[in-house]
Amino acid sequence: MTASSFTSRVHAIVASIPKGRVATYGQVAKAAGNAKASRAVGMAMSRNRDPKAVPCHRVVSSTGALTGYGMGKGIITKKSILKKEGVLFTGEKVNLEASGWKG
DNA sequence: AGATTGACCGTGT
DNA sequence: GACACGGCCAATC
Repeated sequence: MTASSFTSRVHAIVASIPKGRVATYGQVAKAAGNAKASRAVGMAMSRNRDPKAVPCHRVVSSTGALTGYGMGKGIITKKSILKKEGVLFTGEKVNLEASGWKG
């Protein structure tokens, strides 16, 4: 772990997201200690070097829209993974009401 | 050390 | 419901 305290915390939180559920950047940011650091959370994912330790694909925007993900086909792959995890989708967005972190 | 970026969020129109 | 603006944070160049 060569990351700062904040990033380290974010990694742990994202890694603790149950399978079949998704957390919003704001939720993770708040859990990390700064509810307004949602942007920093996104960067922690972007520069994340441990995709297997940090399932960044389980993190979506507050509206449930999939954002980022620079692997495979990007959003397409991300959506595919979440769907396989059992996350419910509403069109192209995640159903936070059903598959939200604390649903 | 300074300025810019980035996978955001909330509010207003 | 969709588009535009400002604000906050941390990491990167």
